[in-house]
Amino acid sequence: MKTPLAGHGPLYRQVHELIVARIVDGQWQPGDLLPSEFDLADEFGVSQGTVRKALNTLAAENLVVRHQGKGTFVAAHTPQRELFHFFHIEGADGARQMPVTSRLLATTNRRASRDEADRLDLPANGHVFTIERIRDLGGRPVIWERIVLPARMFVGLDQLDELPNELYQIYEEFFGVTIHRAIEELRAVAAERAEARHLGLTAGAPLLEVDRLAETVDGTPVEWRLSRCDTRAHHYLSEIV
Amino acid sequence: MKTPLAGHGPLYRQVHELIVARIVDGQWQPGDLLPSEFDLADEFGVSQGTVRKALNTLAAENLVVRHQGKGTFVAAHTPQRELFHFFHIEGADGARQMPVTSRLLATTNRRASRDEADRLDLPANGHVFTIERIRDLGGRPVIWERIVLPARMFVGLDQLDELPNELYQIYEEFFGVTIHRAIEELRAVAAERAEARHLGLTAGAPLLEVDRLAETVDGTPVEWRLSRCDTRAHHYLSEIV
DNA sequence: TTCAAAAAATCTTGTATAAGAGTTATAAGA
DNA sequence: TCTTATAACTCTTATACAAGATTTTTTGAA
Repeated sequence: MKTPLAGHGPLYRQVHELIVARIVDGQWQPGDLLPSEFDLADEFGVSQGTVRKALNTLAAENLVVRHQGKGTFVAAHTPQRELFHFFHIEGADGARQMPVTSRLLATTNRRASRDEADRLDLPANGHVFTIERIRDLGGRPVIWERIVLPARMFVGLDQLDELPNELYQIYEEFFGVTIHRAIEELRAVAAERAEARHLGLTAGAPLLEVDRLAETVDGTPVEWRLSRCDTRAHHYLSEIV
Repeated sequence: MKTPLAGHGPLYRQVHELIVARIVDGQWQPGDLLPSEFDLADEFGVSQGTVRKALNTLAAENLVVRHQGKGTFVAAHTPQRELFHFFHIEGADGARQMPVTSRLLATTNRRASRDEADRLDLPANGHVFTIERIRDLGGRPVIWERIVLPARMFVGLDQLDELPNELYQIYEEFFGVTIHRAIEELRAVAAERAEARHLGLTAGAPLLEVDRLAETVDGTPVEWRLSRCDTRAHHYLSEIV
């Protein structure tokens, strides 16, 4: 099936954007095998090298995964990848292999607050699901977090029996929502009484607050996650190259 | 001049490593113009495309900067680049264009503490220069920081009349020390009396501590920078893709 | 004859070469 | 100042081979 390119700019960019569009509009799902370079080149009427350049760019952006001999797959979330890629808290010795478990405190299904609507680009009467839980690292409570999700994109989430520790695979498989990028703002705040109690601290103790907004490929904000972390024995790692 | 490749693995990787080695051992200095793709291909006895792949990888690693029509240059620090790339504190409205200025509190030239020697891989009797200062953002004190540098790599630093706000260009131009990568560990801590006073806070107020170790291309740790930031009106930004 | 294992063939990405055209940047000359 | 020439990267195409994975075919044993 031929799909001649009709856009502007370098061909490899047009191929890149066309592939992104197919991923975004659901024609290719996470984990799907894309056609081979040769087949895509034939379909788009460009050289194999041009397709390869587009695919290599997509791979650099973590939108696809390429395996020699197997093919090119739309990137998909796994719990391991989420922990490795999206979780930046580690122990004092750089340990990132400690068990991360979660204890659910509460869930709600309610109208969004003004802040929530603002952060998630919801209409004023929009609904959200919220999840409040404690994350234990190596068996100890380290993080209190509240996750806010647009209800219309996660229909049925409140009826799931169990929520796993890592949620991004669930968003993807059950709701077709794939997290692609997260912006985090970090601050030091004083612990409030409720979270202090959960984390074994006194009110007023310093906590590292991580305010995350997670987006899909097309930039739609789909998760607001506020985490408050006890950094007595852990820290947030950031690498700048 | 011909320099046939003599290593193992893909040719583009060998070219990459040979170029890195020349940068590390000072044959090519920050800001230097590298030979053209065509000339390098001739020197190493590989195709231009192979050189290109190596250079593109180097560019992706921020070791070189490529300009069409001009050439490929060894990356060099500027104050603007340091602020843009290595400085992650921004205002509540996402502002990163606010003036960043510094007020020097103290400098020392002394024997390294055990922690300092450990962090900077110094011998037990190694000497360090330290710089303690306050950084003002938009005219307000926001960050207290202490910078620890191995004295043997920064001979004469303590005799400079003025230290600019951004130091990495100075490290590079005066001492031949180029910062390539920084690892930062972030924690929330309670303000101690001295830094609280400088930042206009009360002792015990939560501060965001950024513990940075900066390294050169070959992995040598050359700067330990401990910053304590008032995050009432600012935050540390981190993006995950 | 059937089934399982091994070998061969095929597919697909990764590496490499070669060449040409286009675009951008700069310097020199009119 | 404008135009032209030169330098150098960027984009594109084509081709070939290596390496890894999967599928198909062949062979041998039960």
